[in-house]
Amino acid sequence: MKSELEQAVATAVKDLFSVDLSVELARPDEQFGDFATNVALQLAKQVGKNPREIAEELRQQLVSDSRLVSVEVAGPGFLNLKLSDAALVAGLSREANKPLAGKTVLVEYSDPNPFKPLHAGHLYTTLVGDTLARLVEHAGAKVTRLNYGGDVGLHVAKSMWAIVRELGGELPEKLHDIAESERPAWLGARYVEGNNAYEDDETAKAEIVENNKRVYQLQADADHDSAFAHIYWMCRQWSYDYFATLYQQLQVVPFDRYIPESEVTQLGFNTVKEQLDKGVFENSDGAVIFDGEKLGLHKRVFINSEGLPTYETKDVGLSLTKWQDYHFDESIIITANEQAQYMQVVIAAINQFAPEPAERTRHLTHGFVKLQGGVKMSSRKGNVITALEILEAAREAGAESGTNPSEETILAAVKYALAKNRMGGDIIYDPKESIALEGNSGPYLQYAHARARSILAKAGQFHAQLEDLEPAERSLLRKITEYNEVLDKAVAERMPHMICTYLYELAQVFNSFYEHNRVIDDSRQNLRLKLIEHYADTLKSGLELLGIHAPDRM
RNA sequence: GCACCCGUAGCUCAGUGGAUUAGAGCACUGGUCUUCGGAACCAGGUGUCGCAGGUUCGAAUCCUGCCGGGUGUACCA
Repeated sequence: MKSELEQAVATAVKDLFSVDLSVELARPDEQFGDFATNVALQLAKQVGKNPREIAEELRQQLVSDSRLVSVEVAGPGFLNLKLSDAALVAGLSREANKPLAGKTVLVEYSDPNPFKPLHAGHLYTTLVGDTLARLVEHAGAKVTRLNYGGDVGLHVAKSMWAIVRELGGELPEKLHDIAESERPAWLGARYVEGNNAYEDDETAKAEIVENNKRVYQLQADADHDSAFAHIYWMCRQWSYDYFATLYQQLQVVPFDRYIPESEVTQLGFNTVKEQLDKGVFENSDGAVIFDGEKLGLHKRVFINSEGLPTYETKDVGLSLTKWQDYHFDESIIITANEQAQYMQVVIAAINQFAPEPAERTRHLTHGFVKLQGGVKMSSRKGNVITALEILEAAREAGAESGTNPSEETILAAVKYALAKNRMGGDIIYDPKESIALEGNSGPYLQYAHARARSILAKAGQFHAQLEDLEPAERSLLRKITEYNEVLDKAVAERMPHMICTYLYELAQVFNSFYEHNRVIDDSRQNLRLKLIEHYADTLKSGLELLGIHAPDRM
């Protein structure tokens, strides 16, 4: 309905003033109407008339539109449009818009590294990525969910160093002594040790640098026989198992593909070598670099002076692999914002020799996830908050609240609390608030949905036409019809949090309606039940985009 | 130093060119109804929209400078 009306206003502008204008209707406060436009103000200078006069001319033309019951000029020259009930109802029955129909979109998120714990930031990208992928899919795109992680590189070398030390030598059989449930924590502790040793101990540092080469070598040789390789592959598998368990627990849509760094390293390495000859990269102090400073960015090392590829080069390989395998229209990558400027350099470098994938790549970043009242995270000290600790905090808050929330409600609490923030800044996660049954929380919305379903179940079968609406009924319907507009905007801006803001407002409008209007055993029962059904369906649809189950009973 | 992100109510956040009162939640105060699931509803805000300029008919929103916080700034990811 919105786009049709925008078209109608644009046509009126064209007819009256011979100006082509792309009209954007806004949602004003309900008392002013259903839609509003400021075109008269925009046109004033160009047309050379007072904006109120322009608005008045437009009003006279638009008022004959059968979809509108009133058109008013307000303030300095705004036009407020009010829809007829029939037009409002028509907006309801429409299919979801498919702005991305026919597009192939890759979404890369989560990106945990084997040998390291999955921390709160990974939890956030995992969940927000899951939501974004669902949203883009809902908008009609063919979506491929990708997960990428560093199974080679210095961090692995650090872990391997500490693992071997802990085992008392390259003794893979000793790994069997570690209970399955303890493996993630055990590996996490080794990473911290390796990292500290690298910073504090010169001998250890030299050994770690050597380990780094050995890990690349065992990948290149497909070595599955040496003791060192046995340890490597087994611990890598432990990490993968642990990630898989966690994803299952989070009930996210399974990834279509997991790409280990080792899989794209060679392509990246060869490409950088090739482009070095063509002058895209240059030699500097024994390393191969891209001089981003010429573009106002940073210089970054792609192949280090040991002759090993860095993360940059692997990202080149990843980008080209994605392009070769999917020929995407858009490739979305979600990472922490500490990688924002890094990624600009990598994309700028790729743009020199493969402009298509570079231009179609969109990097979205997010801040840290912190616990309310918690200490600042530091990976060096090993006191990062892990994904499991966030879930555990929610569980504890649930237990303390005395409401005995189900595992599904705990998930809803965490997912909603993270999703409701605009992506970009740091997030303060408050477990108590997230699990609370009142306020802007996941459990509140789950309850709102269950309550509506319960009313419908109690009423049984009914048939109704939505017509001759009372003001309160109309307000609820108006809010429900905003849903598709919200989704369009959330997709266009790749901002899933808009769904949360809307769903909460929707629930508030409903609760207010329900408080003041009898439904069952009222003369308007069936019509109101119909509205409630639309409301519940909308709520459920929105929650599902957020990966939150909307049970009929709680 | 330079670059990027952020700064909105006591706290956590929406709002990122529009208007008649800058909005929610939490917390706090009072009230409603002999509950259609009260996990509700209604009422209660003197907020320097970090500060100062500028652009605009119109700025929390855009531009410039400054202040404060975070992140990055060549061989980590």
